[in-house]
Amino acid sequence: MDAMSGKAAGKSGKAADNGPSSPRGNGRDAIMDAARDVFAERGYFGTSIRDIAKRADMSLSALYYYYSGKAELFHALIEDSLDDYFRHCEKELAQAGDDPAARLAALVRVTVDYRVRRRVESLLTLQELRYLEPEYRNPIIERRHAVSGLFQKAIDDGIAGGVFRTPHPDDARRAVMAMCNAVAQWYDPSGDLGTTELCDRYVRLAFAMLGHGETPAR
Amino acid sequence: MDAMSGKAAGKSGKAADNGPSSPRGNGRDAIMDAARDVFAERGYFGTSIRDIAKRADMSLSALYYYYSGKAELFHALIEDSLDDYFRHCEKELAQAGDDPAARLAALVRVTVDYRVRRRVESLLTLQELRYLEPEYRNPIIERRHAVSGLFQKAIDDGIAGGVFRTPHPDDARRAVMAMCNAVAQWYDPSGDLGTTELCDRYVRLAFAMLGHGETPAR
DNA sequence: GGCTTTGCCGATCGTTCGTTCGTTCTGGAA
DNA sequence: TTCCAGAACGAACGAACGATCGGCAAAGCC
Repeated sequence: MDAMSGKAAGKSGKAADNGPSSPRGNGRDAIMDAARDVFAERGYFGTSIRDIAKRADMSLSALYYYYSGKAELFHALIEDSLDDYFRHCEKELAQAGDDPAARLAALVRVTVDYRVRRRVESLLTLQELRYLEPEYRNPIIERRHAVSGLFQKAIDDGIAGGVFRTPHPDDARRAVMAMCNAVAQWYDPSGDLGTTELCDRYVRLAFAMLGHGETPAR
Repeated sequence: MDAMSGKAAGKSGKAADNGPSSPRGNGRDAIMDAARDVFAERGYFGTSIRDIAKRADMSLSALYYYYSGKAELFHALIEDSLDDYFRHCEKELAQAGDDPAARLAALVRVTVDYRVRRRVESLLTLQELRYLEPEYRNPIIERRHAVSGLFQKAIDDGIAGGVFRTPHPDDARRAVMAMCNAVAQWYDPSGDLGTTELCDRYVRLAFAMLGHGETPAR
């Protein structure tokens, strides 16, 4: 629960007064949306804050009014999305109860669903986070490490309880997480494959790797 | 031949005291080695060719003597490594013969082994290739696509032959490849886990996902 | 000894980068 | 009406960027 805690704040302060589609007042969101697109296209170093400002139809200085710089803007983007992930994790894990298999299934489902719902931020976190300045990066890495711990515990508990059967729980965990994370790289939102079906398939693949339901005989 | 080649002995600072023997002639390799390191650390856009030249103990212009620019240098780096991968693929597939399971196992083994042997270039190809200019990038993407085809064919043939048993061969292929590729992200060359053992484990995981050896009964 | 090629250097070009600064506009509060 | 904080602007900063150029010492060939 340590690194799991985020800043569930969301929209803070700044009253909800905004008039009808006024050019003023929605600057923060406009910048964030533009940043998401441009960072996703060109990566952290490949993106100039001028590109972001241009995409948001604002001046370069407006960006500095809301964010202290490029790094903080990028950090805010992925932290927002990570908060979302952890919220869903906690909710689904609570519903799953104590059964290790149910918990592992919930983790797979939440992760795959998140990689689809927040595809762009997922790719940024998975591929560009390492270029962020350490003071921004390290706390995020810690939070991600907590997720590994959740997967690992579900697997280890499942093995202890006899419901999973694999000689190398660490490798299994890495394989399961890798396959879930990779969804962000190929999933096509305009395709036929729905999220629910996709999650079902990945739970089945994960269970297969973990030897779930195998006969203990040998 | 491989990563052993490098910046030899010449620790000479500036051009003045150049010893008679070594510093000449190994420029190309020195630049390539430096490029590998710096690109791996900072990514494509995050790396300046000045950094590379500095790391190689050469001038900026020397880099342009051997390569036409940043893009070509990066391209040469990953194409070199990709050639290596394909060579190993062809060799092991030839040894595997026609059996789909043997072919799939060979592909998993070759891929995992490659991700370990050429860890740095693997990460560059997997994460930074997309930032390379299209005229350099597209041919490489095509070659990588061919690998997907090899995995897919082995899986499909295995299903047709009754040796594999999965309702979603595409998802299985993506999962298998994702888990193999991810090895480059966590493998620690200084750790205890040897490559052979690692490959064995991943073949077993892949077979588990593909339902290899399951009883058809239900 | 002359001539050409190879391997590399320092200086510099024009551009773009992240960031800062001073200024202006607007909508309410006093 | 005055005042002010919030929101946004254009111009400019020094540094770093990728790329180009002319030059030059050593080595190889005749």
